[in-house]
Amino acid sequence: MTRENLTQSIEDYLKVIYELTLAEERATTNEIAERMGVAPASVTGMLKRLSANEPPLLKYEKHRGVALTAAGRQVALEIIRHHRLLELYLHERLGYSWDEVHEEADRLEHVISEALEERIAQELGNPLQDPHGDPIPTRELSLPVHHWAQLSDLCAGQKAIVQQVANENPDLLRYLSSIGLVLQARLEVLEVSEFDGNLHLLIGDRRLVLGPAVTHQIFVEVL
Amino acid sequence: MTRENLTQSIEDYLKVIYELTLAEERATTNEIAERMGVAPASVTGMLKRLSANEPPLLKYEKHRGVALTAAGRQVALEIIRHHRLLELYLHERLGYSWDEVHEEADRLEHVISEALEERIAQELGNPLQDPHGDPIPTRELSLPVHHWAQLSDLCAGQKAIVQQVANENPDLLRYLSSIGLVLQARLEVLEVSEFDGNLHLLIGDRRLVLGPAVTHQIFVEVL
DNA sequence: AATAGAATTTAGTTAAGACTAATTTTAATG
DNA sequence: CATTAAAATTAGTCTTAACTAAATTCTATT
Repeated sequence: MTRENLTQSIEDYLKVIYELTLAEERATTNEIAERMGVAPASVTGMLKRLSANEPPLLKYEKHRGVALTAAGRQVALEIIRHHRLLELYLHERLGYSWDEVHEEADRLEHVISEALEERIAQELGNPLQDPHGDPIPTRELSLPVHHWAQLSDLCAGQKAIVQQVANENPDLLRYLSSIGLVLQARLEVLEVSEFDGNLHLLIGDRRLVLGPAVTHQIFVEVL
Repeated sequence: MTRENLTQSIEDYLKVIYELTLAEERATTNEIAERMGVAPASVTGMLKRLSANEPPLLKYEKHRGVALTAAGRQVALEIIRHHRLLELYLHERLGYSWDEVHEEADRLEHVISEALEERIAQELGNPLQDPHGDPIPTRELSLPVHHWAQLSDLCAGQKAIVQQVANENPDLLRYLSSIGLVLQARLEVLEVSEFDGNLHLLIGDRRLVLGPAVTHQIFVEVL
């Protein structure tokens, strides 16, 4: 719809800004630059262009960061829908593991037509989660909201089922698979280390310890 | 392999030049410009760059057109393999008709990894023909050579089976489907018009007439 | 309130890859 | 073999999206 004339680069900026503004109200130039692997000065230039676009895709005020406009959010969600549908398709139909899907989907997301998006969605039965448990925006671009707990918030004795791993790092994902921490895995918190926030977990019959850098990014359904 | 650093645009030039040099020894600037939908001056610039590349992708002499080097042909065949595998995949697994596959594959061909190429090929059983009957280069980039006849060369009374339609025009392809002229269709030449080269054909129980502009691009196995 | 240091923006450059207009080369014809 | 039309090339411009270096603005702290 709103997505003609947009370059891959623009789509990437919007996607990154969308992700950054989930946590904070506005995204800063330096944050964006770091995520995109680009110099801050390049980001400033792009922010100006996108906020001067008709319709504006960003609300930008010098020195105070940016937020998406409705039009910008629309585009970002469209790309995220492409990305997550592709990830799931690669996983379900072409034998990709959850650590391999991200990189491939990152390139494909910009070039598939709406028609292909739709056929993939149909083929997969209009799924709601990608292989990492991330929610897939619907055709109307609404996002199902989950009320899952951060694994890092659990207390000793609680049991839970893994629902989402919000990190695309292939090495981490491979490691998690190797210890049995995959979607729908059942786990129990044995102990919470007071000072470093480490969690001692039982997964299957394996005991292991995970630090907060990791447990912050894992979401679970508490039983 | 040789395909790092190459932009989509470069890949498109090489593909077009490959196709043009199937018919003639060398491709001319204007031919390339027309196929690419680009001004001739733009082509000259690109030809210079690609022939100055290390390794050179083109043999280019001012005013006498270009041919691919071995390296250039390698790249072109790699892209064509992507394109045709994607066309077949879209057709077989995602419900695309033969007139819809080309446009989508034209964008996807530049971004799929070698890993995805390989999985698609495996999933399809290392196929040798795309939905139009065009040969798919093998993993080693060799092309199966067929000894099919041009439909335009047949004489009255001959019977044949359609093997290839070397034209991507969606309107033509839809028309051909509508008259039953699809891959593996059986047909008989009833009559050849002497002056205009029109062919009167029997396909199924339908009689129809096709001009040489079309019958030149259809290849058949004579029975 | 002054100021150091961090964050951001400005200014100016670069490379691709397109364009147009003008020029040059080649090929065909009388 | 001179002329001309077609084909190709050159020259110069534009846009996108990056870069570096320099300048500016903000923020936190004394």
